Amino acid sequence: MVVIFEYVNANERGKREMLDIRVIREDIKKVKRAMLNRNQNVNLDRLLNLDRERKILVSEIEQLRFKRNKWSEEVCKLKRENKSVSVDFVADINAIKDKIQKQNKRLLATENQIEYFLARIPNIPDESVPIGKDARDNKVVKFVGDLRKFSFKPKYHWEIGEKLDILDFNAASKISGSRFAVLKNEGCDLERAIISFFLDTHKKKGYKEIMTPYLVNRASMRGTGQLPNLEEDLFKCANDDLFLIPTAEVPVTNIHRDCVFEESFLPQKYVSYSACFRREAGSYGRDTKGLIRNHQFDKVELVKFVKPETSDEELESLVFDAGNVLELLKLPYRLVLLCTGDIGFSSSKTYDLEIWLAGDGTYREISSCSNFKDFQAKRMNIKYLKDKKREFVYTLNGSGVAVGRTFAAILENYQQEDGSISIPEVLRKYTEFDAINPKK
RNA sequence: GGAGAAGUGGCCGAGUUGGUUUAAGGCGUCAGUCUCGAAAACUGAUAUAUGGAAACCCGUAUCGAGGGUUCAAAUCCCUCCUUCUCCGCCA
Repeated sequence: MVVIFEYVNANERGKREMLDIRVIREDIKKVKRAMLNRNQNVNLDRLLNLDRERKILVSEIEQLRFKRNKWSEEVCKLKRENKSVSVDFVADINAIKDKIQKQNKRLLATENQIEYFLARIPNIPDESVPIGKDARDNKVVKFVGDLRKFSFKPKYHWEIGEKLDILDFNAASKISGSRFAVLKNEGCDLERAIISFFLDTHKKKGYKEIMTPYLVNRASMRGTGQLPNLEEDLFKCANDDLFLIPTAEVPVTNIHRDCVFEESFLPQKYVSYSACFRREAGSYGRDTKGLIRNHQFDKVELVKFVKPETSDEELESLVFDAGNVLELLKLPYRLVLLCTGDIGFSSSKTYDLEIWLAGDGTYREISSCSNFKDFQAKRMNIKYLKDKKREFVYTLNGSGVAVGRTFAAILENYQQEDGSISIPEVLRKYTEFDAINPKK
């Protein structure tokens, strides 16, 4: 690894700024427009006032400290020359000390408020992102693959899975609750086959496989932008201030938190399989059946660290790599460019890949590929050396792709009239069977 | 879980009776001299962030993190984090 060193600078760590406040200072109109397009209500004028207040306080405190340091040197000299220090002199220094302390308290309060604001300001959408209110304003870019014509009425994947005895939702709800799945028999083989197929395919394209913990600390969640806004959607450990990861994006991207790379290290591409955990708060009653919106699901994630000037192409190739596995599986999908009102908090531009579910008759998100630009890098303090200067890297990630939903799509798109499932060609070397047949 | 040790610049490593240390020294890196070129040798430079300044430069902060004591903290006190060693438990 060409990481040249890790930061140990307390100052930077403490004053890490989210969306760089300079952007807001210098181009307030742009930021205001961006927030409007995102339907976000942030009081940016208040933030700017706080920023001005902070600047004044800092310079005041620095001047006071300068004075104190000088006087302190005086004391040192006098002592060395064995001269006594006058009581008045000490009193004067103490007065300065009090002043510093007082202003410091004000500064701390101001900085806390600024940090509170900044941590909650989402990324600025890219120019190419369509302006829109919600998912209905997303743009379908293209359809890939042909929808199969059925000679019978296709079933839902949970019906097929339970009948084949490869899915068991009753067992899952008994041991854990709703929104969980138990895989059985060939279902387990299929799940592992999908995972292996995804990993192998992406590794051939230069992604490095990495396996990371499923529990991460608060700093990691802040780094990729899950915190502070999305805490409600995370599973949290009661005694340890640790969170279950909602995606491998979190641990994988945070691997390089507080790092500076040589330029030659970029682009750096990772592929990681992990289980993912989401509370799905606020989605009660939606997609309660099957594998679509579970609290725990498997996913293969792609993460990239790149130079800023290449990030547009890197997003396109990320989308291509994600779509590629679906095409190899011969699963039809459509590519959607999310509008300003629908992109995630940290993202600047996002494409969703939506898989066709024949039984359900709908397209469902199976991958979300985003360019975060320097938004996450600023939160995580990830830089690279460009002409000996430190610049923030750009980060991107996307599912490559969600395993559970792929499982569901295979069941619904590859189902046969007799209730069996034919296994997609590319998976057969992993499953070592061609079909899953009903038990007798 | 119990007991102990440690955390200093890109790396190694001094400094812990508080104040000429603006963090010694070495390695590495960069530039120069030398050379056809390189190595070696020699000379010099070499942390980060931030504020002011066109620039020279000046200020502030940072020795794992956060507090405290003091005129003054790498150094003393408290809390936390991480790593290592031993014991216990455990797949």
